[in-house]
Amino acid sequence: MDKRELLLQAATKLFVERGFHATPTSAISKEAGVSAGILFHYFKTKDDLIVQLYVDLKMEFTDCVLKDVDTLKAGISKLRLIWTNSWKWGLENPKKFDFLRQADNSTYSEKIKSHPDIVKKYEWFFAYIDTYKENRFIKNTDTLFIMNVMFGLITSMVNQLRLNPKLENDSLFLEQAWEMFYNCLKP
Amino acid sequence: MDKRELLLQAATKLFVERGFHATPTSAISKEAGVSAGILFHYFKTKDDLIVQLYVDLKMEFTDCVLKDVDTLKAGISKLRLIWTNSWKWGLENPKKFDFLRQADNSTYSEKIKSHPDIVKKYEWFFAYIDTYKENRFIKNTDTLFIMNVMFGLITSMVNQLRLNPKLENDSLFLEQAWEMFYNCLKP
DNA sequence: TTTTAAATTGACTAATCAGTCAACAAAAGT
DNA sequence: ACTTTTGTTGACTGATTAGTCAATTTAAAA
Repeated sequence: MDKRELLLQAATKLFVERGFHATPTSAISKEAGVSAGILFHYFKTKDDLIVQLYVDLKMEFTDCVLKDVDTLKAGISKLRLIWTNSWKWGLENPKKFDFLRQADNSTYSEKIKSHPDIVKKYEWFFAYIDTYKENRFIKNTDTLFIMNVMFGLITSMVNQLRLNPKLENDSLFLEQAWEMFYNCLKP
Repeated sequence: MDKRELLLQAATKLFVERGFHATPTSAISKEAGVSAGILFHYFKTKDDLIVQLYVDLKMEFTDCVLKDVDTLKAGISKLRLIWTNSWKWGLENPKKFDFLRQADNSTYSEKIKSHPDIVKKYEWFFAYIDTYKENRFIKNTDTLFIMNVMFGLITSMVNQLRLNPKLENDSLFLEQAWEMFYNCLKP
């Protein structure tokens, strides 16, 4: 298997379990089952590995969030699909989701803001939100604020479903949670 | 001045600026203007310092959040005061707020969950939310979920006001933001 | 004043860590 | 077959780090 991928997987696991501060590169290569030196073949520095992993996962998440969204006609159902896609990805990829949470709230969040791929994806997402605002599906307030609020609510949703997995099939709870999400955003 | 306090202040600043992983104890004592050894007089280990700082700040925040709340009669105005107190504290104490965000999303969040003071404060807050549910001021859903959602929305609010400080005095925006907060929680 | 306890220093150490490198292996190209 | 490039190893190193400690100062108690 691709050793770069093995390293990224191992890094995700260890960073979430122990934090950036307590995860030496030696532990990462050991967990990945590769030699210590190879890490620096694929990544210039430890920081470089973290940033690449961060960008990779952010792209994976946003890609998944927008999955099948274009198959639906414009409307609130699109927003609901984005909502569902988001928390489902969080449940299916707990380690990756936790890594993103940790990185988003660390000093690394600054370091990826100017990354071309990230900038592009965000512009795309911004345009999406803007059309929603124009169509009066959501509040006409700052786009970044809206995005922030959305991700915050989705994170709470993932936390809640993790603590109580049964709720994932509890349509009453799902309706209530969606109501909270949409009531918050609607004009 | 109290050297323990100096160390905690320096630690808050550096952890936010550089992260846990890139802040050696030597840098903390240097920033605090004290000798390297004294840190280990007040704190058993570096981890102990982080946990104590984390608990201290969490207590300070929750204390401030509930400030003057008891002077108001029961009702939505109480909830609004909690909301205002929260984001105002975040604006007035940016470093502390950022530390809490970072710590809440790191491995340290697990380490303080069983701390007696924290447990007590949370029980108090939980009881508060429960009475709100009983009085039909907010949705009747899991209390922890509600708390999570509240803090998430407050974090977004602080971010937004930081990027655009003028909004703090923009009553139109404040009403809109409060509307988002309350619409999300109301039954 | 004398004695005891607590605070503070900074040089020191043992351990750890990020990153290097020479050697070797595998794959790809010619 | 032969050459070149790329991937891989693991021992090694220089720098850094958390934490110690004997010595000194400051404060408190008797």
